[in-house]
Amino acid sequence: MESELSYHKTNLREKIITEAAKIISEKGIDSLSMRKLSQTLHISRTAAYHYFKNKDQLLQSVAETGFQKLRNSLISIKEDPHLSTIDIFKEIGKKYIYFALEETEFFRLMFTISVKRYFHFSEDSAILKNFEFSSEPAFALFQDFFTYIQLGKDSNFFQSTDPLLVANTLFAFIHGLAILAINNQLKLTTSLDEFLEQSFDLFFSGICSAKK
Amino acid sequence: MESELSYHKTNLREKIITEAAKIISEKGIDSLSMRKLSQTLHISRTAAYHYFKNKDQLLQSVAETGFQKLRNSLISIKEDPHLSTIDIFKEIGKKYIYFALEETEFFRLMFTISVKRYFHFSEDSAILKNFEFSSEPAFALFQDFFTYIQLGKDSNFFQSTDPLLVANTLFAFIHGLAILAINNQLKLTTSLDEFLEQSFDLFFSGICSAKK
DNA sequence: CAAAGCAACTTGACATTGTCAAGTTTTTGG
DNA sequence: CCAAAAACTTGACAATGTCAAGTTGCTTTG
Repeated sequence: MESELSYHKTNLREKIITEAAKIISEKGIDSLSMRKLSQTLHISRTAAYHYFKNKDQLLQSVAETGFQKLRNSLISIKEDPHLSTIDIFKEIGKKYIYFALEETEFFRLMFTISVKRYFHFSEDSAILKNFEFSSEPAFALFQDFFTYIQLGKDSNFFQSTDPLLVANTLFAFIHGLAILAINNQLKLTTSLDEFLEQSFDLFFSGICSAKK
Repeated sequence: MESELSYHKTNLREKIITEAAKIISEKGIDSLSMRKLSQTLHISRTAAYHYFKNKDQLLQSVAETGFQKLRNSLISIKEDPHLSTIDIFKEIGKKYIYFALEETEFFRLMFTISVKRYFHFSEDSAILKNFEFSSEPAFALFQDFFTYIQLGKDSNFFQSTDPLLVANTLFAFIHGLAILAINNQLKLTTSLDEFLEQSFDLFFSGICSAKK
């Protein structure tokens, strides 16, 4: 029988991740400590260490659920049949940015902790070791972008012949907007939605009137 | 007389900021503690608290020096007379991104701590209070972008009639590239420099062949 | 020129935190 | 049923941020 007093809990690993995610989302990442987390779960201070090597590894796992959530919300878009190619990309961008705004703490975590693991500071310099984007959940997200773009590519929607170039460029733009939006570092004169619409149009149609 | 043993130091505030910046830059933000910082400066643990309310406020000040450094490196570009408008923007973008790559820890700090101050977590929700971008050193950076763009605008370089829209869009793109670059989340098949060249071209000329 | 007051620091103290090592309890496979 | 492994707990420790209460040195005023 499972109860708050029982010794063994079922699915404790998942419960830890879920509760950590809840705390981060509600009170911010700085409010998450291993000890307080254990208290709300009615387990001992170090119980989580049976499932995660350390706090960073837990955060890593929490971040992964974030990527899944984000991907799920993006995947739903392509289901909609009466959207033009350009509208699809606009929708993707907006969903991405609104996710960042609604799950700000989560979003920040996703793009810091998922990177940390791969960097190691030696005595006096930062060393990049064995970085493999493709093993990352973030890469699945990138893959989604890439797939969408290949669809657009098939219908001759994109200028460039290189879908990878387009994917990187588009991803950078959307991610940049998201970051600036959550930092409140966009200088807006209209509503965010209106701005995004205009900014996307500018992005897709080309910002510059001079030709090479 | 100033010495390591003297009670009163001259310019201690600046020395604290400089040393903190050095530690962050060399060993990463996680390695910076108020106590170790004091040790290397040969002051007591809490001496810094005379100049900074808390650690965050110190980091805030450190971040500001980062923005100044970045701005200085960007400002040097417009001096160069034989650069076309498009080349100027490419150079700005590259300098921005290479700054992020060279001063990664610093760059991350700049775009997290400068924001933190304005957010406050109440019991169950995040509240944005009195956010005023214009008082931020980050805004000076944005102003630089804006000024450059107005120059381009005067020479009919940009499509849009709204320079603010262009500034936000361009800023987002460049910042997004910088973040993905330092996160190693760009999927590159060429050198970074080559990729950036292509990505900028794509960005300026327009990513999409369909017209509205 | 002494006293007073303020600025610039130090020392002591405390709560919080991450995490290791060593134990205890429960489950499970033979 | 029993041993071994899995799932947890307790105790302990060092590191950290930071407050409160001192101490030291400089400066200004009576």
